[in-house]
Amino acid sequence: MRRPAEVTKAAILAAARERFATDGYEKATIRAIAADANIDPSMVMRYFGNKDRLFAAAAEFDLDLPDLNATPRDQVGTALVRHFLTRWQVDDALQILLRTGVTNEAAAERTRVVFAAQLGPLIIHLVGDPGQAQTRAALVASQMLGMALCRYILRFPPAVAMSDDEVIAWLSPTIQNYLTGERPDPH
Amino acid sequence: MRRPAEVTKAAILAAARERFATDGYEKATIRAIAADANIDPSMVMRYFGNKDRLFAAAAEFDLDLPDLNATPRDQVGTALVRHFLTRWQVDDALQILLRTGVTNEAAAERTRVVFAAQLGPLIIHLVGDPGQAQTRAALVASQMLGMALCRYILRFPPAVAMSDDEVIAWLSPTIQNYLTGERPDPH
DNA sequence: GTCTATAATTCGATAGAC
DNA sequence: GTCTATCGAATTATAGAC
Repeated sequence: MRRPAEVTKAAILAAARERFATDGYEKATIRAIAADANIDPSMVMRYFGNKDRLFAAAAEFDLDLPDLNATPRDQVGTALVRHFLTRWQVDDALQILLRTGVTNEAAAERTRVVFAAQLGPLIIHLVGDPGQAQTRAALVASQMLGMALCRYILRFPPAVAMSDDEVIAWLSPTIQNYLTGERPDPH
Repeated sequence: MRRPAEVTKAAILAAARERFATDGYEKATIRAIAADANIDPSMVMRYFGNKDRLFAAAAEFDLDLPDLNATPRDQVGTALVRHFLTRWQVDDALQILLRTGVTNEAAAERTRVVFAAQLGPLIIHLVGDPGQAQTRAALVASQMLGMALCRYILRFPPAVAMSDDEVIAWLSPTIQNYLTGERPDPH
């Protein structure tokens, strides 16, 4: 049966995202992806060349972060935590970046770029100093990715048991501090 | 050349830990581990049966957490952050748990057990209520593992650039709050 | 666009000689 | 204890017919 290239390509990408999200880079095989998309494995090669380029195409993400300038300064923490929490459930973006970035260098680089390009600039407006902003972005990323890791990847029972509101209540002050808190002096 | 079983076994375990730490579960092949240990791959099978059991033997960890009862209550945050930071540099334990737990279910289970058995009880003494303690332990784990992830695994430039003292200065108040802070009410 | 066939590797695991 | 040889399965990737 003959399908237009766009349809087949989209089906492959959708299947690839699912596999990368649940299996990580190594275990997500081209054969399994092709089977999920109901096409021949050779079609994947035809459209994307090799596995690396398939991943590159499947891991093009927009975190779609909210405009923190539009929210009151004392509520940016809550806003960002809430966004990341819902973001996790909207699609597989964060799950893919986490599962693949841990064992594959190209995927790690992709994760670095996504966060640096999208989270960094968001915070510059809040802080002013660009150098400070990058540090604060890393702190925010560490807490948000860490919670995602414990809750959705490693599935720590107490982290899974927490309600979304509980997570928001606990993490918001932390993120708020990383975003707008006074810079602590190390000694 | 004939070596005592204990020596060979120890060499295999050391090589296995290194490989699991840097490559994750799937990419850490028995052949590569054997090569690192300068022995034949079949020896690995002889001593450990299969790859699963090799991992189980290599991932038996003691986080060696400090006794928080011996430290002033307002300094437990700093103490724990400092411990995790040095812990990361002492050996490959945390790196193994992170790199393998993300893509391998048995490894994830191991990570859950290690944290539940060693971090949980530590916090019970601080909180009293066991249910609360598990939640707080998960929060602590989320921030500590998240920072380790960004700094050592994904290697976010700003996270790598931070000094140990900077990390301690930023994370200590967060961990202190997760350990001893008032429980926020979600709404 | 779709598929078969297959090359070239690589992996975990086994059998058995010494 | 140590090694060779090898099996069976799975992988990425290519060539080419239709």
